[in-house]
Amino acid sequence: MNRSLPLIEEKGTLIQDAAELVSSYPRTALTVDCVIFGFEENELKVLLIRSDLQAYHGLWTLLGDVVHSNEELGDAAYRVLRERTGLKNIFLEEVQTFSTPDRHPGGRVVTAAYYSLINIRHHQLRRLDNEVHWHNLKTIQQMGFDHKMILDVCYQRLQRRIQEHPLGFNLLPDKFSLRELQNLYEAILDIKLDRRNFRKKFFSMDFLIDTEEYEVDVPHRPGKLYKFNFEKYQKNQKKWFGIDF
Amino acid sequence: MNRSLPLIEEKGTLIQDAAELVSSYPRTALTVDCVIFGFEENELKVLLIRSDLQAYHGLWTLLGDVVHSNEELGDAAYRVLRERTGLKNIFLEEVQTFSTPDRHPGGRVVTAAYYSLINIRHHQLRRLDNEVHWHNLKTIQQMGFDHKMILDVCYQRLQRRIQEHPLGFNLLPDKFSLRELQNLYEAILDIKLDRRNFRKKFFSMDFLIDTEEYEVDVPHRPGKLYKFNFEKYQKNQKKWFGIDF
DNA sequence: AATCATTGTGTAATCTTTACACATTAAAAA
DNA sequence: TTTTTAATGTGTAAAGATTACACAATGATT
Repeated sequence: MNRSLPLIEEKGTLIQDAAELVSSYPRTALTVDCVIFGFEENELKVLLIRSDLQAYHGLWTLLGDVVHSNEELGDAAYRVLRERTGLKNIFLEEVQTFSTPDRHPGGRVVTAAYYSLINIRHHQLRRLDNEVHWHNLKTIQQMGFDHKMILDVCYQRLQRRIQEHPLGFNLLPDKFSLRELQNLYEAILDIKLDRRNFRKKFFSMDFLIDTEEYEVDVPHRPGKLYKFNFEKYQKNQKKWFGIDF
Repeated sequence: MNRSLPLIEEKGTLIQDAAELVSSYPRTALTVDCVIFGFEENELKVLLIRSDLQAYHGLWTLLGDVVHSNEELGDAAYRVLRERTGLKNIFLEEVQTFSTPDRHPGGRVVTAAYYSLINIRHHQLRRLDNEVHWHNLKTIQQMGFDHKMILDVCYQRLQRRIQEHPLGFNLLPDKFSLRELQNLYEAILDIKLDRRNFRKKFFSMDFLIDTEEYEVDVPHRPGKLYKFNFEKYQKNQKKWFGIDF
């Protein structure tokens, strides 16, 4: 960061003291908001909380918090996730900032949006959180603040990412059938996929571990259950998916 | 944004006044930093300024500024670009935030990183900016603050983006030969490309306008000059590159 | 025992990507 | 003026990836 133009005035009074410089900067309220995705009953779901602001009475909003003065934004987002879902080590990606000056009725609040993918069955709502619920993504209309826009942008990011990286496994139970996997991809991408080609593709990636177990309590021929080979994925991700990640 | 857990204490004193709520948030110094890429002499270059902080005396840093209280982060980044290069309507993309608590020696400063692609010939350095220079990306070693990391992350983003979107044209003059275009891609991706396949690919995309003109002052057979069909790209980008952008 | 719903499987056609060589052109040198 | 040089401009065959598509096998239900 360097100060704005014009520089010439600064030349005479070159600020030697970094602390003095920083203390002269305008200060902004800074938050993170998390789009927490889950998958259940063949529907992509999002965890939302009822707004605690009168201005948005009754509207649902993303889970978020102010950023503490000694933590990174990503850590703040992890903290929100941990506090709200009890889960650790979950997939989390920063998407972008939202900073229109009037986006919060109480004044200037800049937020950084993250999305995460969790296994909805591992998540236990805390008793205190009776204002927190899962919502079917497709039925969400209006939200508080600019959160519908944040949700839309994060969902688009997920749609793009999942076509290049096998992120979907984060949303599934430990063991899953290929039909469940396909249902997940069809729900996220909102398209129909060819069953045979879908299976061929995932088998050829070689990330699936055959558990030798089968579905139970299904009213038809049960499918085989697989696990996702996270270790192999982490080792091979460069080979499969390019430079970073 | 909703307040952090535990919620139960808040229940009793439910904050009705959004302004009062926001005024209770911690406040952070917020900046933007721009990785401004240019292309000249077959090298990918970055516009840098000498740090004005004693702590980083002599080190080069990205161009940035504090975010004003009434502007969006993207607008702040555009403002930096406009002030530093005199250019408008240039490609700019937010990459991610950088917020380690000690990244600035003067105290907590959170920054959002952007990268932009400009035609280096259109850019006129202002007379006052004698501390601003273009640097060959490959030779940049050390930088002030965490700017080397920001630069690396933005460069990786560019490398990925340019494989899916024809962003490279933003770096080239209005009229260019296919050899220049290929040199640009080879410089950005840091790989060698097959000349025939490269040409085939770009012709098949159908974004090139044949100007019927040829290079001059080259010590060999001159190549044809083309323009990029920005309008056609903007109309067809969904068809070619998927959902958003 | 018959029916139902879903699983599991292979191949041919199309499209995309890659590898690769030689004639043409204008400038520069002889 | 001729020769040399250094690049441009062009096509095809092979390999790989993607798509379209149908039927037998299985276990649960009736």
